[in-house]
Amino acid sequence: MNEFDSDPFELGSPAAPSPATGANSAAAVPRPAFLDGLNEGQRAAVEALDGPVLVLAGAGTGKTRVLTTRLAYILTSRRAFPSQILAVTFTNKAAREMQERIGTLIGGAVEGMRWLGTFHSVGARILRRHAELVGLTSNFTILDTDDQIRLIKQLLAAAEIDDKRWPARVLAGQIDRWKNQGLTPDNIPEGEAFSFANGKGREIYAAYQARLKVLNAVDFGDLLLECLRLFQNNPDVLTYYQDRFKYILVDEYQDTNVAQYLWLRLLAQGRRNICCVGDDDQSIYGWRGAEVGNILRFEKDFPGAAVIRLERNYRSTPNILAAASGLIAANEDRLGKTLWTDDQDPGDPVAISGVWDGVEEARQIGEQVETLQREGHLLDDMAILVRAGFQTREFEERFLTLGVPYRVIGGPRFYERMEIRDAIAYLRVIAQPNDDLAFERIVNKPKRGLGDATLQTLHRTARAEGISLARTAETLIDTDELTKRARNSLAGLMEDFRRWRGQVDMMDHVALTEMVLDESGYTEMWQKDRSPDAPGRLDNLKELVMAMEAFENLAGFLEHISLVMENQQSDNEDKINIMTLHSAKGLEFRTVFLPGWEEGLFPHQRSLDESGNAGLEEERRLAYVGLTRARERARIFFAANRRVHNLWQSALPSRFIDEIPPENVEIRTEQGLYGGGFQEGPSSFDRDYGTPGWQRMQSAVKAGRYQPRNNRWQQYGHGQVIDAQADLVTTNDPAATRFKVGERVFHQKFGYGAIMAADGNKLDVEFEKAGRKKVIDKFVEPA
DNA sequence: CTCGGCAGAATTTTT
DNA sequence: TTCTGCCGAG
Repeated sequence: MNEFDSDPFELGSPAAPSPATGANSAAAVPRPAFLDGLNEGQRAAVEALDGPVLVLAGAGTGKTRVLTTRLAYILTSRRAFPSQILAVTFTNKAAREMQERIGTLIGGAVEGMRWLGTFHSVGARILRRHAELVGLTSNFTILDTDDQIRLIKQLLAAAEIDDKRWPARVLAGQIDRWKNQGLTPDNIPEGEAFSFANGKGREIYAAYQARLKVLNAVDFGDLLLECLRLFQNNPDVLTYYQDRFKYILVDEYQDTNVAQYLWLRLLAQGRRNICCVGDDDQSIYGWRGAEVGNILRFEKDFPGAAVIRLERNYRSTPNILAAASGLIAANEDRLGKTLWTDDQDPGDPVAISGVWDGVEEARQIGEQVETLQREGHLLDDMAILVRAGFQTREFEERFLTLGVPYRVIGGPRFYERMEIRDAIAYLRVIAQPNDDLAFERIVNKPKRGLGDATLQTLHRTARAEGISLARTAETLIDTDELTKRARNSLAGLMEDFRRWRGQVDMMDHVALTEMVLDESGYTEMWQKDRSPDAPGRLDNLKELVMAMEAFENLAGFLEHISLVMENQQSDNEDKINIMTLHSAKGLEFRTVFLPGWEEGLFPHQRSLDESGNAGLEEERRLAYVGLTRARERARIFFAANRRVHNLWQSALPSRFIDEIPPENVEIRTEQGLYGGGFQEGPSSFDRDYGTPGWQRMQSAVKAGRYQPRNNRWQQYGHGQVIDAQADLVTTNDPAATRFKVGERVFHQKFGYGAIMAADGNKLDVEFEKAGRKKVIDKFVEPA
């Protein structure tokens, strides 16, 4: 068989227990203590070791505990070596956590769990071992989004496609989606193939794949897709892994995409000991290709599968649980679970506050945070969960002025910062001279007089010769193709790289990196830079160097950064957490603030536009995830007005607010806010914004004719539907005068014109001189 | 080749 | 409002 079969680390460390050879020897092992304290469902999920198992685990029902306990149980009952268990998660954090918790259960770290990781890291691991079989070598590079886009941009240019009309990032996204669905260029559905650049999408995709092979590189999607191809074309390899993985465990199964699903199904067909844990109500990554369908068809793919429901919630108060359950019940497309709790104290109702604008929202939340803090709560126990990244700003500003320490989780990632990527590009070129994308990135950083012209020549020659840019550079140094200046500069750079490469085995990679950053002039470039963010960038570079110390060598470090694009900020200070709802999945807090529950923002307009009802349901699941993060207190806010990119938008309260059962809710909006006479509110506010959303809800609640679900626009309508929609419309200022179609207006830049159409604050104006333009009403005045 | 100015776009979620 | 990317001038 192949060489991979005789891998020395195949069968775990010598200290590992020998696996049981027969069913009876498992019984001989004493029942481990960690099985005590599990409830009935949990125990069933842990002990059902033979055959396929699907665990439907609601929020807060001990999902992770089941998964880790099951894994620990497999190990201590000696059914498998650590190296014979495949355990996949979506995030590195989840993988790490599982690793740690197993260690705690078993007592001491587990050696040899090398198949515990994210789908992507496991895929990469497999792919590296068999790289030649898919046309790569084992030191292939893993490209990130930025590299992908730049590569695609080049291909678009080569194909003479206008990347203004057909942006590279769009195609990159499309290719990603194709890969998530397990689609190679030759089996893209006809319709989709033509959706980009009049049918060139498929061609570019194919060219992109070809280019990746030349670069000896893969992108994220390939880590799974190429793995699939490997398995399909090499039955012996597949059989090997099917045989090896005695047990397969999958976390967050509801988030798997088609490619991951196929991958799992292939691997599980051998031993059929696959256990998937998930919650269809927490499926929030549909936009990224996740297929809730995977969870629904599990029983079909694995006939005789045990399906275990975990419905007992250990996290939230009855009020919060009821609120969340009531909300999610509005979704039609779900397996359906009923969470329950033994807790006798109903806890605080979910507080709902309406505020004037985003600033006020931040002010109130800040106040409540301080109050809780005075009552003895830790900031660490509180979180603000927002729908979209830009919402964090308002809170950061507020906490900054209040002097309340906060941390933003998620946000721009360390390894995605420009200076870090540049530094890494240097290292990549050292590790792999043929890494064209990295080479291109740093060839003129710092400025070396190697600009566009030089690069074009390099590219042209490289393509003609079929070799990499770096090798082309070496040849061109000895010709007259380039200007003397460029030639000298390039020669110097290549010489530098040669020297650095010679040091790889001689010196430690941390010192090497410092040397490279220094000798290349990269550090100096930032030192000379006068822009305000330059010092921060230098700090980041230092941090990078420090981070490298945790790795054995350069290759190990490079692998890490391509697969672990997360921020792991470790600080022990007591801080309030600010993050998006997506990144809050899996976490819990005593108190959760949920701002921005407004139509358009949450549910997000784009979700509705792009995915219709499915999009709405996913947004609702997101709301459900948000609520169920709270242990003791959940507080929802919505603002009547919000400034987004310097435009004022007004909005209705989110429909999700209406969907929470009124008996679990407490309305906290001050009297008068919507009644009239709000000090800053323009007069139109009362008339236009006072009525539909808020009062509809309030009166509905009061009158007891509360009916969540289904199209309430009509239900409470009485012709208000139109009013309500007018409210959704954006205005740059709530007080702004609205224009009428046909009205003559004047614009500073375009001159006089007539309004042809009006859509909220957006006007379609036929200007006498400038022609027809779309303008914001703020910029025109009545003529 | 570099720099500066200008126009236009962008704002969801991420392995 | 801020960032990016393009274009033209030096």
